[in-house]
Amino acid sequence: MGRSADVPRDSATLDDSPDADAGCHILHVDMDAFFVSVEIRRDPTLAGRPVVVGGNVRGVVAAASYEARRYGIRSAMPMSQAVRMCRDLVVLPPDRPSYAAASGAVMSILRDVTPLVEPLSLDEAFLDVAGTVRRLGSPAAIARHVRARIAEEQHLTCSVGVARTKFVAKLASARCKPNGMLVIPVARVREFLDPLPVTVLWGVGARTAEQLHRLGIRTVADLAETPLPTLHRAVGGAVATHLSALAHGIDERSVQTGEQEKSISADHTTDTDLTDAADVDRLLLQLSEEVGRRVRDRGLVARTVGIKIRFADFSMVTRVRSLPGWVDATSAIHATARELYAGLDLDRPRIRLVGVKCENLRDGAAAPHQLSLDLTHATAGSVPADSDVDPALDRATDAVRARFGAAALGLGSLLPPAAPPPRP
DNA sequence: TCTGGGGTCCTAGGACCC
DNA sequence: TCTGGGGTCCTAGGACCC
Repeated sequence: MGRSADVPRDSATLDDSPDADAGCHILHVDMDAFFVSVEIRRDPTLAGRPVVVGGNVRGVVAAASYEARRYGIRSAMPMSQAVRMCRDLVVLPPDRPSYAAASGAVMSILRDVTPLVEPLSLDEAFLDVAGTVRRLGSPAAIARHVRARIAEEQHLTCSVGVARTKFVAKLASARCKPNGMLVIPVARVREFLDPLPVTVLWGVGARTAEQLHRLGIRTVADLAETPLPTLHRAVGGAVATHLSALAHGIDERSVQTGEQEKSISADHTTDTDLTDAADVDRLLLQLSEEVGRRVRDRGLVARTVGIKIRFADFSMVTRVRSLPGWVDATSAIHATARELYAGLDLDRPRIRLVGVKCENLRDGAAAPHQLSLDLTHATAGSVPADSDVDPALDRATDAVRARFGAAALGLGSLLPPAAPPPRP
């Protein structure tokens, strides 16, 4: 990849002793500039150039190559700003299916090492290797093994943090990027954490950082010395307890495999603001199709449907409704979504984002009673069985989309409505 | 500078039941 | 006539993460 000159260290610990990784059974594997790296693997002529993957006119940067980062370009930066910062920037549209496929290949390598893999997103995962040490060697050796296999088989680089706890492993991987490895020995956790700014802690975003700075808390050491009641008043109970524990190096969370998702949603920011209710409704239908298909793909049903509307001034409203029965049909999701939208009773709105969400999910096989069509108002206890029409229609559209891609039907619904039939 | 899309979790208030 | 406390569910909004 010609990147070796940038790599500060391929393997390092805070400690030179051979058993520095004793007890460090958590690995955090984090792919380097993942979306961009997948694009460069597909088109090697992009290597060494400033490249970002990101959305459309009103999009933000989803991933930036290290060359692009030299210009100050970062993830989540508005695309318009990124383009201004680097005239030669290569901007690629996101190709989620490719990233998902690459992610699946990487996760399968990780699962070869241990079944205790917890993916956090497409490009990172925790591993618990406590039970793997006898087979593959010390945690540091396992980390080297993982990095080598991903490099050889997937031609992608990653960074690995090795520690006793999840959050320290995650901080470690962040501090050896790109293409590095860092072990934090158990006895030296506090020494590693103390000088770090509080903003690196999981759960400290812009707002919480502001509250902490107001108290004069800037480093993890400052945080560790702050009495819990003081913290509680500043940031609320749950966050205070969580942060105080982390600052002391305590994190009891174990690696969780196979968690079922709690919600499935889709939203879309339009290139120009929507002002016409019919346009909003077409988008609600498209998003309902998308969400419904993903709910059905997983064999789930939902009891709660919600919408999200973001206005031109960036203010946002959400509405959810819990239904008397379980749904997975596009028609039922859309009917609920459009009623929630109508209930907002907006006067001449300017809308930039529309979202649809299903939550309260459960296994469809365990929930025989499903609502469909416009029966979402039926009272509990008189829930009708599936109509014959909806499942057949959904199966047909799901099949077309599976074969020809999501755009085959989804975008069609955003086109102007078809002309009415010539005769009644 | 002008702010994506996918999620998780927390808080707070109100309804409702016992 | 006025007033309990606990538990659960629902809803809206917001912080946060990648």
